[in-house]
Amino acid sequence: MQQLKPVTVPHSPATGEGNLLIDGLPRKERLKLLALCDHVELVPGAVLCQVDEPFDHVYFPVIGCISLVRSLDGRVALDTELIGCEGMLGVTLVLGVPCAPQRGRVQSHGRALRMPATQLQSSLEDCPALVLSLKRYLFVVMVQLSQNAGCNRFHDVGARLARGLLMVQDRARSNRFHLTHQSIADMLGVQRGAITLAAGLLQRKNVISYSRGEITILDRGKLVAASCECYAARIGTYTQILSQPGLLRG
Amino acid sequence: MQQLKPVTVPHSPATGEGNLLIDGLPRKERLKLLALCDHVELVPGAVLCQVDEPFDHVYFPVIGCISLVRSLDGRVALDTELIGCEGMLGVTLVLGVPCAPQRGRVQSHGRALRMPATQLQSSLEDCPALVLSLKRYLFVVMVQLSQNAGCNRFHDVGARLARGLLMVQDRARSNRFHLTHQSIADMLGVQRGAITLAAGLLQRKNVISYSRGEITILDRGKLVAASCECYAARIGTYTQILSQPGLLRG
DNA sequence: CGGACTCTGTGGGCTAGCGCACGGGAATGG
DNA sequence: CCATTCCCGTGCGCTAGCCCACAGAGTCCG
Repeated sequence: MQQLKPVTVPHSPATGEGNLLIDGLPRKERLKLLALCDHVELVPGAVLCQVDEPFDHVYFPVIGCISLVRSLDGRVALDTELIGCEGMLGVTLVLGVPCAPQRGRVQSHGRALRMPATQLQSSLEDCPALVLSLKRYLFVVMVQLSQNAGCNRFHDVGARLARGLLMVQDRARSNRFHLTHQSIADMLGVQRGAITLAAGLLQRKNVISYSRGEITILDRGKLVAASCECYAARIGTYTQILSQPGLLRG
Repeated sequence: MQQLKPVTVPHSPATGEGNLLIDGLPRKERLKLLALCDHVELVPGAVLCQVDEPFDHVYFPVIGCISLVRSLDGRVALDTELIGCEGMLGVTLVLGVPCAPQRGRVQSHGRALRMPATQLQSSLEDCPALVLSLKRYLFVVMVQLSQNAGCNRFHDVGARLARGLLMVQDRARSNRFHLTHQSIADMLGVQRGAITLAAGLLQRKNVISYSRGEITILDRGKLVAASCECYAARIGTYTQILSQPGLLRG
């Protein structure tokens, strides 16, 4: 588990903190939680939780993203979920299990609100709106885990690359971010060479451009067209579950 | 959604009903829930819930199993989770979302306790032990979803076939069960021909035998040896989370 | 007893992606 | 300024598994 540098951030009460789970809470609960948080910088490669070990902190990303990594046979690995400003690392604490189901690793540089896990656990007892939000988010995560499983099985590298780039872009909140071919390959569970090939194709079509890990999305529309249905499906799931309280029951 | 025939079953208070989630409850809650259940036969192919549609019933399998199926592009499909006597179909109701995250389809013949979804929802409010169990089980499901994703990505058909057979055998509670090459192929998301090949190999080694869908496990030890680490990992997750209350907090 | 259907065996062409290895250019740091 | 490290391009042999098609054998039913 890595130490992350605290950062100071200008408070902006009008636009919110930048994490949707936090910003969606009623004012009273939100302020209570924020008092327990500090801001930290997300440094790519930093490991924030280890599988089967208790969380020491939970993280609400604002910019950038964290991957949940499943490793097999001690060697190969695969990202099963990408956590950004729409979610959090440590949501499974709402299930009462203190241990992390997977390794959590910072994928793309940014910033997050951090809270000690014990504080979150006690907050769950007197923040009903928080519990409600986390449960909804957990449902979304479950849907996406299985969506991801299918995508990894059936869709080719090109389409999955496009989907991955879109997902990182959304969470970076910028059309420019840092991500090497190797880290994308680890995300998708493929060879680095396969990414070089597929990314080169996108570059030649002027969809993206990159140099030494600095990726710029030039034409988001084309990227969506190149991606598999899974990207659109993910967006659909978010909007359906997280923004229609009528569908849900506490 | 299919109509399943009710069946009558000799009540056996000593050994329990046969579903671990139910049997693990304190007597009072258990009896209360059982009063809301009836027994139904699980008929292979029956669809018990549709993605994005509300559950009408939840199912606690006793014998046999139910698959959670993720279909993509309207054509191909993949099983992401296998539900047997260790779990239930509809556990996501504990998250307050009434809709099913995936299609639920009976995979192997058997029997289940069935309860109307609305009854479960109201039971959650005054059965704390039930909520605790379901949350733990949900955690296990999440771990396995990601384990499965990795397995489908990296392990070859032979190993996954062996894992799948072991999982079905455990839930069938018998070393003999019905499962055609085609349905195994759908489970693993591969071609039928690939299963015929891999299963033929196992048959020639006297690990299994089968004829027209009737599969018999001859040598469970060899089957475990042929399977990938994922089978052992699954068992490990179950025992770790579901049988060590000390690890957990409500 | 014959027809329809289901399940399994087989085979052959084909392609995506693996595994590995090498080289070159860009940054970084002493 | 040089050495090292990181990142990207490329190439090539290889294999697993896809896709499609057909045939035989068991089963069920009229």
